[in-house]
Amino acid sequence: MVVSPPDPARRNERSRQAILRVARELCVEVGFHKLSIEGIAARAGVGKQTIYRWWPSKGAVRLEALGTSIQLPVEFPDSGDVITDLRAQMRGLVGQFIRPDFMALYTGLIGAAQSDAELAHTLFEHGVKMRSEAARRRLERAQEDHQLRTDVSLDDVIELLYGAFYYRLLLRNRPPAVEQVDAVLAIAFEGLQPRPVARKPRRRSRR
Amino acid sequence: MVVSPPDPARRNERSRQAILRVARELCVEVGFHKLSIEGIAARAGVGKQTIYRWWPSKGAVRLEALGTSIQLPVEFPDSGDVITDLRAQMRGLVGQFIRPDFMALYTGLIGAAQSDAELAHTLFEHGVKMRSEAARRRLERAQEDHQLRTDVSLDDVIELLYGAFYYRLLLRNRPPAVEQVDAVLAIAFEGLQPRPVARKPRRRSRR
Amino acid sequence: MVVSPPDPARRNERSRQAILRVARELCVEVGFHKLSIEGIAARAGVGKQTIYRWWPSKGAVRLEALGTSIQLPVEFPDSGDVITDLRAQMRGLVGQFIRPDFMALYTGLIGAAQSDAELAHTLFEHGVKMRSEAARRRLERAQEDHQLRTDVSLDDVIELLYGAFYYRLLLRNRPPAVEQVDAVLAIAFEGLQPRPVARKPRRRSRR
Amino acid sequence: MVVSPPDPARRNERSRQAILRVARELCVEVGFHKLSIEGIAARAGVGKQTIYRWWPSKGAVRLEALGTSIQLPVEFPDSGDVITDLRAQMRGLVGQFIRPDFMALYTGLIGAAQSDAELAHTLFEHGVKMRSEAARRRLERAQEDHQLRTDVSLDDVIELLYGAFYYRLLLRNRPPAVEQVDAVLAIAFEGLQPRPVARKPRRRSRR
DNA sequence: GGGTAATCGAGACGGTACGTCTTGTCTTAGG
DNA sequence: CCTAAGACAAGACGTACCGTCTCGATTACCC
Repeated sequence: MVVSPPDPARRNERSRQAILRVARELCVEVGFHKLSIEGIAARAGVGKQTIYRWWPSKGAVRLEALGTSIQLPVEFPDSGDVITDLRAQMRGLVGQFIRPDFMALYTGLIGAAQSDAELAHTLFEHGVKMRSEAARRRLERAQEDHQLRTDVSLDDVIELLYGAFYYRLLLRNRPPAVEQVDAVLAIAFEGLQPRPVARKPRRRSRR
Repeated sequence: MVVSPPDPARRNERSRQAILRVARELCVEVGFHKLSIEGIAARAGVGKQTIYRWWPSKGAVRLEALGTSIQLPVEFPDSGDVITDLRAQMRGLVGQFIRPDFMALYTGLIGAAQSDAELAHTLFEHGVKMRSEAARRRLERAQEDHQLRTDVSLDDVIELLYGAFYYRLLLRNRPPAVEQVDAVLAIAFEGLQPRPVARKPRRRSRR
Repeated sequence: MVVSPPDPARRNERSRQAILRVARELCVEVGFHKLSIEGIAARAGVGKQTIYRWWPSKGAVRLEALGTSIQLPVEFPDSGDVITDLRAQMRGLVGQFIRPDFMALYTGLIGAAQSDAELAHTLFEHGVKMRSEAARRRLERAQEDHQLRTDVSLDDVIELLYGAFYYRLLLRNRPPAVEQVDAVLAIAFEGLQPRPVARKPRRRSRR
Repeated sequence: MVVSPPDPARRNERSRQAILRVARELCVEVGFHKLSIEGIAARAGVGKQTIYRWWPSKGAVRLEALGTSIQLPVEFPDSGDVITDLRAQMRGLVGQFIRPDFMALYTGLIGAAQSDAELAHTLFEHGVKMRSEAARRRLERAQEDHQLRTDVSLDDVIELLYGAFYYRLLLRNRPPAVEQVDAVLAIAFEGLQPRPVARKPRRRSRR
């Protein structure tokens, strides 16, 4: 028994748009984790089967629905100074993070992705990868320009730079803030070691 | 009408232990998001009411259940060298992160916390705060010992250092790895700026 | 292992009274079939065990509770005329039957007895038997007085006379009514055969 | 907000049959009062919602389930002699009453009806009314044929004639028996007054 | 009158069933 | 053949009671 996949050409665009629109609306109204296929179908005037036919999982609907409203900055400016450019891009990113509606939706998605491998994959592919690749390209140019050490893995660098924002966003110790951008860049570029003076390790006499 | 809370003195410790143990087992067997009160009660030989009596929500059961199995390193060694100590502690942390069972449970909890404010709060208070405060204390000593810049916010430092691991853990681009510890420390302490040579900014003509 | 039965001498009369009183109250307030041991104990300020200690089943509590409020006429008048006496007694009985509270309680009890053999037995022994034996005694005297055929089983007679009221009470085609008493007695004593005229059976051709 | 009732045309007949069949089976196996929606759904391989969708209450399921197995005689023979016909019909009825399985189900239903007004109504409409109307028609013909007094209410007669069987059935003093039919008819048609001899009321001095 | 044993109120316990909700599949009509 | 509609099997939800059990705290009897 072969199950033929649905033919995309026959897809009803009206239904598709209605589904995505309603998903976004309900996400705001009832909260991300209470979003149900049932509710979307009912409000959108669409059969549940129509949703199941075109999206592989609930997470996928939500991802696409919200993907259409998530517009994170992707491209980097290139002023010639990598720190300036990173600062600009990160401020844009954090500026999104701190919008309450965005924060709710984005953390909800990442949360759901923790128990939905496919959603996690799609979320990363469509929501994070582009930005991290853009960052990578910018950092490579910075290395060429001798604005960045060449003995570090750029992936490690990206994770370090952006991890701090996700830490706050997801662990909720305190919300991300635009000022964090400067702190992160200051630490990451200048390093944590005491700057000017010679450092004399203290004598420890423990215990 | 006042509803009196149950009297903890009358609590059946056998049941409590069984519930937490079974919750941990099922979390590994069927996955975090499929954990059900029903399933726990059945396997633990316990009435559902006994669970509802002592825990306010499903998240709370899961949190406590898993809290008992999450044994992340808290205290820092203090060898006199802050980098050495951070490396040791972080390796312990990442060593836990990469255990498949731990990863499943921990990411599941953090995921659930994204749509459960109380769970998020408890999770942070009991699961993250102690470690970040221990880190803070170690970093303060490092500042006293002139091993660390004093012009940075230690909270920012902690978020930067640990954020990288959470980034990988939760965004799932690639799993955390022990080697990441050295990379993070190398970047964070030495800084990203090119080390020895003079840097001559390139002339950009683009755009 | 011998389980000694509870010692009635030590029974707390206050509790007993409270239980029965509350059972009666709740029966009126929430209805017979929603009466719960839990509810009685709570309202009466009594431990559930105290109820279970002294009554073998839920039906038994209800029976005793309601037995205290069911006061059907037992003894027969004896005016010398059996029909007069039956009429008086039956009117008293039906007068109870049509009281809404009594009807609710009594039909509830009989209903519950249909799936509780012990309750059925106790209900009959305490609630019906006395009256049917009193009726039997009156009917025996009527036979001695030549007011009643002697070639009939008095048990059959009693069932016939009272069955009509229970029919209405339990099948609920229409509620029992005092006028029914006269109709029943008229039919039962005079018989259904046409009275004065000779009867000539019709010639049937049907079927 | 209008809740549209389910559309009977879409009903799954397989499920309906399975539910009714299993209800009948379980009623015999575990007893009427232990019949549970949960148990029926499980054994019938049916979702509980499917039961709740089509039947308004537990009593309704039981009623329909058992209605399919209750086949009491309805139509009366008409031999020309009303007593003969009543005897035949009543013997058929009592013959059912004394079947243990029927007795269990029927008394269970009537018992449940005592605390479920709707069930009581349906039970009477579907289970009793037809027979009493058939009886009424036969009795009307008997009046036309001068085999029955015309100065009595036929409803009263029916209640009297059948009440005796329900009395035994529900009050459980003793089970109904076929011999009861003859006794009832003898009493009801011939009357309770002493037959041949003149009756001389005794002189009572009491009161 | 003091000791002791049973009863008391309270309520936690393991369970069963309730009636509701949601999930993902299946079925039916209509276009 | 896709669509809207919605019935279906499955099963978790949180609640209500069941009847048993364990607590201290009276309470009533016996010494």
